Amino acid sequence: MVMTASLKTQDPTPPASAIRMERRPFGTVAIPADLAAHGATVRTRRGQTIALAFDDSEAVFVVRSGALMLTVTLPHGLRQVITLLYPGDLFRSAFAPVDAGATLSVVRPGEVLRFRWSAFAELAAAEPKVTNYMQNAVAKQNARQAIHMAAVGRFDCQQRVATFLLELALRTGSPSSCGGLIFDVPLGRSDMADYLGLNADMLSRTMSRLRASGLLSHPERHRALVPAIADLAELTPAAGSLMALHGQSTAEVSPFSTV
Amino acid sequence: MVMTASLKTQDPTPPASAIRMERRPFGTVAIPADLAAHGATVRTRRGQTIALAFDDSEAVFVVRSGALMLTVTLPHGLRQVITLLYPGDLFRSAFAPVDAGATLSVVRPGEVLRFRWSAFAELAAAEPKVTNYMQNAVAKQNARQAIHMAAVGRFDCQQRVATFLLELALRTGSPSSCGGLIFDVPLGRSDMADYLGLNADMLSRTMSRLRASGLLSHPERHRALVPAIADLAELTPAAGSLMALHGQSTAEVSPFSTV
DNA sequence: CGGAGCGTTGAACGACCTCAAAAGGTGTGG
DNA sequence: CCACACCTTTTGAGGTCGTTCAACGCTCCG
Repeated sequence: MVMTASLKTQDPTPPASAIRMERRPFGTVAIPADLAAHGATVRTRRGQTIALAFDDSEAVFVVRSGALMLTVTLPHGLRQVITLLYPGDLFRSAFAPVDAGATLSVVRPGEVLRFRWSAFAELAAAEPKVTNYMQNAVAKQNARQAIHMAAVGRFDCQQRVATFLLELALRTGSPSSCGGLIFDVPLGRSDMADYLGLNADMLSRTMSRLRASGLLSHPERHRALVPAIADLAELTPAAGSLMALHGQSTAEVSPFSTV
Repeated sequence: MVMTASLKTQDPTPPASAIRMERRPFGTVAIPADLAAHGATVRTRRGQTIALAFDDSEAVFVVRSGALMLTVTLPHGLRQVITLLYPGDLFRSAFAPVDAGATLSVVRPGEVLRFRWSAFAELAAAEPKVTNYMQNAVAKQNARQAIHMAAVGRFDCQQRVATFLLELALRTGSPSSCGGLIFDVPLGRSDMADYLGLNADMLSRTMSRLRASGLLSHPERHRALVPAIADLAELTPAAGSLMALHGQSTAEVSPFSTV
């Protein structure tokens, strides 16, 4: 496919860990051919900030692989990770409250398709498949965000962590050789804490407790292994909802009949 | 007489011409004529639950007046109000995680336009104005939701309350005769607490404190008067962002140039 | 070897929650 | 119109959980 990186920065020596990471770049997903053909493919590097404006105009991003996060930074050093964007997800820059210090940044390297919003809108008008894809993606992301909102607003520390781990496991996990699910943890402690509305200390303590209980282990840095997913699911009230939302393929967006 | 907002028979003419100076049903907003023509007008009553499915198919709702809330109820009695829908807002039922006990209900009486999703999608395909309206509405709502997420995830009790009050004041407030802004408070204490991720006791205490400080008063039930909006804004780190998002008219959705 | 960044852990404090009871408002039937 | 029951809101006291602050260990890199 289109592998030409349109945004190349000097890439002298990525960390050894990044080189070793030749598994699929954090998931890959089917994206309509029309989209891939018309968008600029951007290769993303860890930690990179993605400009929301693109030649002074609004933009649309479609994650092909890797992961992004949208964060908001308000006065007094208050930072919140609003949402994580995984492969297949679509983000329009107008979704971000730029006046609230919103930034879009890369947490897992991969590829992103970028469009000028005006061009994307035209493409969508001409191609029903693109319209459909966008609207399904936006709907799915909204539904997931609702669960995240409930978790941040109502869950205690352990429930939030369990919810996040379960979500990761369901989304990006693969069966491990020794049973259970193994998956990448795209965020560092600090970002994870900001995503869950906790502070990093408490998060660390909670994960240590989970590790001590045998529910979780870290075979390598930035990876996690959950031996018994059911036991983890016990810890979060959102388990059922997450299974319903993530368990199925990306085809269906709701239990209702779609167009 | 305060409680009985205008539930009288009022012809579904465009509100621009029929603006009453008395208590309009919680704001009214311009909606494309094509939409109003093709949708079913539903009169909403306080407390009513709105079915997300409509003849077994997905639906789209456009709030014409009044206000709705989307809540999620998870096991263990955990309840979170995900978002509030004000006049002009658009909601697609696929945005709601139905497996997470999502329900859409009325918090302020008014009118809602309802469409079958398939019909709405067709209409949007045929009418660029409708597409545009939907995408702007969704973008705006997402941007606002991001701020709310940051508030719930990172603010302390008083900051959350101040944020909510400020948002209400900016959205629906009108200048009071004795200076300051006066506005409806669409939610009861319990719902408000669930919206802010607090418990009702703490919320009540916090509002009492604000009242004691003279920042807030309640001329009548379900209404609030903020004498000095600037003083209230002092209390929330999101003040600037809220002003930027709500202060302007509904025309522009982002600082970028639109189509 | 030394420093920077990140993750972990402990102790003390304080914000928020829980529980319980009183006060205020609303709706119903006499 | 009143009495009553019912619900929501308010307020207080006490306990819990998460935050704060500081120190330590680890890994990676210079």
